[in-house]
Amino acid sequence: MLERKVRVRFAPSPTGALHIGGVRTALYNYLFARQHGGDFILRIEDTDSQRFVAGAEDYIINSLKWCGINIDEGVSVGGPHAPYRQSERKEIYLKYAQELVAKGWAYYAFDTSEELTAIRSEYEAEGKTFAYNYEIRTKLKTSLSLPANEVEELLKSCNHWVVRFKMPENHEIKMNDIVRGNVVVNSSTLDDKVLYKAADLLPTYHLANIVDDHLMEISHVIRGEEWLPSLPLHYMLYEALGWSDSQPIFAHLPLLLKPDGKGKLSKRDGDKLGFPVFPLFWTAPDGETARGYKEDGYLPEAFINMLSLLGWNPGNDQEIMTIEQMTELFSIEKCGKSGSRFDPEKAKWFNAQYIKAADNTQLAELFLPICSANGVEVSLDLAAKVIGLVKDRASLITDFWGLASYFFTAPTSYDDKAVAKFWKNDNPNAIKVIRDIVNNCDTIVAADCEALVHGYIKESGLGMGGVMNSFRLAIVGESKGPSMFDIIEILGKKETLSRLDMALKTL
RNA sequence: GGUCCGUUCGUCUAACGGUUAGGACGCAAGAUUUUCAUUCUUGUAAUAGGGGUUCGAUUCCCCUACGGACUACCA
Repeated sequence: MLERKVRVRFAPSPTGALHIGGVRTALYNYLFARQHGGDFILRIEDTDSQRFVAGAEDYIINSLKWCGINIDEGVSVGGPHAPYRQSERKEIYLKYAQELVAKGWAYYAFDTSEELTAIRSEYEAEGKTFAYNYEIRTKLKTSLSLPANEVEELLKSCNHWVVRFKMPENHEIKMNDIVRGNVVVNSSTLDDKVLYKAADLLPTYHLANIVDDHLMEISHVIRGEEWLPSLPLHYMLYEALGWSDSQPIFAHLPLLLKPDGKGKLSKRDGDKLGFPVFPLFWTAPDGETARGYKEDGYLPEAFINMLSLLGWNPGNDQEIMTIEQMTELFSIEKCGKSGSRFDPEKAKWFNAQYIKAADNTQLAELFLPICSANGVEVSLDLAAKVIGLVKDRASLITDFWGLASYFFTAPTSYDDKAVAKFWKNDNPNAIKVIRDIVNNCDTIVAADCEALVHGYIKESGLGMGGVMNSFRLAIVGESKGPSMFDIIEILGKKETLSRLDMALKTL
């Protein structure tokens, strides 16, 4: 048991974009697999034909790829247990459902959904809660209440029969979870879940999940806390199928909560919260769209780093970690038990740290498309130089344009407040002198130019702040940005003179 | 309503039953700076409440409160 090879799976259902909670679950599974030299498997749980959304599977795969979460086995890469899409495994499940019925662990039920909702509302009207369980299963149309020949008949004639698990009465189900510890539930509080439905010849999540985890030799199930209430059923299914000995070890992760504190983060939150909940931009089949971290200007490494710390931490004060370091330090035992509220501000801070540390040319590659979108074609070399000067001011890749557009296009207007504050007294005259200094240079070299200009300002007795800010105003259009001399070195003599002339003329 | 899970600064979190309850984000102040940032320094702020157990509880147990998940022929 201890020697079992680590095999974990991420098993989303393709009902839409993958939100950041799902990405975190995938990440933890991935880190755990890497750390133990195990396999990370992607299985698509598409047993609900009603909720299937076209494009969702590709979206999931692309998202994992962007995040640097590599799939060892599963949908999109294949493997020894193919297929990994449950809809393509549909013929596997029926025999297990039948086996459970034969062993007395399950039974056939013939109620229609309409009949059941009717009974439910009857119960509700009386203030009671309806549960399909040991008390009621012999009173409804099931293979437990009907004579054998009638059951045979119904199985042939009725196309909507289902197999339900026969949850035993008053049985203490003792479970163990790496995050939660020991949990005990009395089976009488549980209901008889549907395991298989004849209507579409597909199993429900519970059966498919247990069968596939068994067949795919999954060693650890790391999933969200929303599954904890069905863990007793899953334990019982392993027992009923005779697989308890090879049952995976479970870990239920706390949920990611909305920043406003109301409930768990969900796909439907889209970007209504003011920040993306999806890794990539998403376009639903109906045309609805939602923002993504990538398009909002996040670096995948920062995104993953930020997510990793929501519900886990290495136990020391280290916050900035590569995925390799996370792999080394990760442990499920150190995962918290309570839900984490996502903080968009801290996410930005992480990204700013990664931008500062990133290679200028790599950042420039991400910046070029943004320049094009703004109608400016820039060389990679120039973009990299500019980014080198402004990246300390950026939190997102998308900040670069606002921070650096003046390198590519001359200002068309000047910031009023800055004009009022600096473009007065002798400063405009000083700009004329600076213009001459620039004009006398063959090419602009930042350090040389700085020596000349600073020399002049000191000599003239004018204030450094006033002159330099007037200079900045003329070149940039407002009062912000890196060293003036670095800016004009990149701009070049001709452009610098033209901007000075323009400012002298218009201001 | 029922079942289960949880609760340390506003947020993410650390703390063999013994710490001035630590770090980070945010916020505030200061330093540096030609501007805006960056950077650095400092400050701000927490053990939900009540009972136990113990020489001693953030830590163990119980109750209450609050929060969350689940309660489908969805996953």
